[in-house]
Amino acid sequence: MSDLLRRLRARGWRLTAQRRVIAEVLDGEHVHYTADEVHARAVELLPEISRASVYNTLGELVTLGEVTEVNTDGRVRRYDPNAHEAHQHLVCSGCGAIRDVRLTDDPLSALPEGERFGFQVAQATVTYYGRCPACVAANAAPGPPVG
Amino acid sequence: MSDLLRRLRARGWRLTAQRRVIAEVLDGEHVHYTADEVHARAVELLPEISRASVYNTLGELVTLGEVTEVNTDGRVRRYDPNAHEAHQHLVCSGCGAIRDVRLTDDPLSALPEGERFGFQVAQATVTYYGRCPACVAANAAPGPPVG
DNA sequence: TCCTATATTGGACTCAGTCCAAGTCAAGAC
DNA sequence: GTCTTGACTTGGACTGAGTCCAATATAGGA
Ligand SMILES: [Mn+2]
Ligand SMILES: [Mn+2]
Ligand SMILES: [Zn+2]
Ligand SMILES: [Zn+2]
Repeated sequence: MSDLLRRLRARGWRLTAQRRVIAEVLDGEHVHYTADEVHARAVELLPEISRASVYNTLGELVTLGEVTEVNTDGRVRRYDPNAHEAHQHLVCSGCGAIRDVRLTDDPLSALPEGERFGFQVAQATVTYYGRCPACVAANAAPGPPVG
Repeated sequence: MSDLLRRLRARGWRLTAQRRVIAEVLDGEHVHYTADEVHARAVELLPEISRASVYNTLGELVTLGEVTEVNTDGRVRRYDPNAHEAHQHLVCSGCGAIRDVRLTDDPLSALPEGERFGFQVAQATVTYYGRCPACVAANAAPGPPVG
């Protein structure tokens, strides 16, 4: 059983076939699937699993902090199982490819006190946009940007 | 006539009543409206303006670089007329309030060469999340996060 | 094995955004 | 000022991600 399933059981989750399958789909590293991509892969393992269960489970995993929601294109939400290691994302504006990146400095330290306006600042997300080697080579047309 | 309208005319745009009204709505500083908010405000000035025209015009302004699309909640796109001054955003996770912030260092410099994976990195967006003074005082329930 | 709170399901629904064919009109030509 | 025309606008249909719900199924403790 995966670490994730073990932690969920410790939290009192019922280990249903649907949840096992979703955990298995999310098991890879550096994976950033949309809910429908998770569903498509889950269906291969458990044909009768519903979209609603995928949305339910992903939402619960986000609430528990086991999965992070990321949105790199301003359109679709993606689900990142690499939630226990702080990291940021590098996105290809040609093909949409996403890479995890680690920064040298905590991005919070780049926000001066005078720019905090009394907020209790808790978190920062940084997304880098550029062209991946394949898209630079292919000189592909840029896709929709959106930060 | 606003600077924006002058620039649009120089680019060969027809200055229709709809475009004038949208430019007027976007005229304020530090404004981050959704398309439907722009439409609601535009209707006050020109009751017959359509949603389609608002979407068309906002899309064109984004293409021209006169307006920046931002998405701070993973749901709705917002339109930022402050496109000529590089800045980042500070978002209240309680009430959704958005503030412009300026950083001391270019965020691109925080991404080490070894973390670029051959990408031609062109741009970075940074979003800070926290509680605004009003929400800290009210101890309001946190809204949906999403980076 | 039984019980039931918890989980799953299909389908209806919402809401942001896109698309389109038909009608309108800004602005240059005269 | 009028004409002309291609750019612009419009309502409404459509898409696709995400939410909601009442009916059904089941995990797991008793
Ligand atoms: Mn990631
Ligand atoms: Mn802004
Ligand atoms: Zn690429
Ligand atoms: Zn607030």
